[in-house]
Amino acid sequence: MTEKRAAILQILQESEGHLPAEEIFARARLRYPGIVLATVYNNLHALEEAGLILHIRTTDGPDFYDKTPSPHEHAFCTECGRVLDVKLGNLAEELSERTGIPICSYDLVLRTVCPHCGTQQ
Amino acid sequence: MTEKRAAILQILQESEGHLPAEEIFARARLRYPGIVLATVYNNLHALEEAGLILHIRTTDGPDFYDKTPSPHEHAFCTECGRVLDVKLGNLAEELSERTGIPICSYDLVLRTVCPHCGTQQ
DNA sequence: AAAATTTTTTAGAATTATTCTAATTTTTTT
DNA sequence: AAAAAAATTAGAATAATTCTAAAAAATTTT
Repeated sequence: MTEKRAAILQILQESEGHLPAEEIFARARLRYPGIVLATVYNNLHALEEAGLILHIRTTDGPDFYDKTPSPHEHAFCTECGRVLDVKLGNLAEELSERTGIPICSYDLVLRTVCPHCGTQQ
Repeated sequence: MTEKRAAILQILQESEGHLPAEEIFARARLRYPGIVLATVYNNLHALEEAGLILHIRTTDGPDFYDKTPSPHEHAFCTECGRVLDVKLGNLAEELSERTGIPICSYDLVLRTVCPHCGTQQ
């Protein structure tokens, strides 16, 4: 584990939990002003490969990287952009039954109004 | 409805059902060699707005446009790239119950091995 | 420890998908 | 036909990510 790779992991682990690559890059630059975005992507891929972080793809914006490596879903607050972790278990089998075709994998992008935003109404 | 907008709708309606913008562009160019990609996007947005087609976002590739305008899910074949329509109904309420937070909307990207590819094994 | 090999990092170009802008053309309304 | 609105074009701009090739750093082998 190189110094920069460890730093990128640490940035994520000390974060709220979910950051896009650009934000990780911004935070990494505070410690390594010369670091380049490609290095961030390289290391995020390596960390993902190693099972230390999760790579979350969305349908409407940049990917997020998640410090919690065990599979779970994400709900994006439509008001403030916060990302909430959500437990649903693996739905592949259930989705296979309900659709009638074999579902190998899936991505579920949830949208919510988070408690912080919802209670302010 | 302008001539080009009608042509774009027709391309989609005469297709297998789901096409990415680039493919619609390619087919539109056969009839209108000077047409430009921005015109295709403009018209797809207008047709979507009018409720005549569906705009499908994915987590790992270009968006698709769907000739069937009533909401449904899509399963992408990991072998051949085909897109299958899938009926699941609106899961928002069920997902709200199961997650414990209000789910306003969601995108579900399913991956399958379609019958054509699966039976060849 | 020196040499060789592998991995990482950098810089910047390339790619992909989409949107935006501003000028022009076409269509519709008056 | 004139005026107003909408659509189209060309091309630049943007956003996110990947790729490439060279340089630097780290690791392994001798």
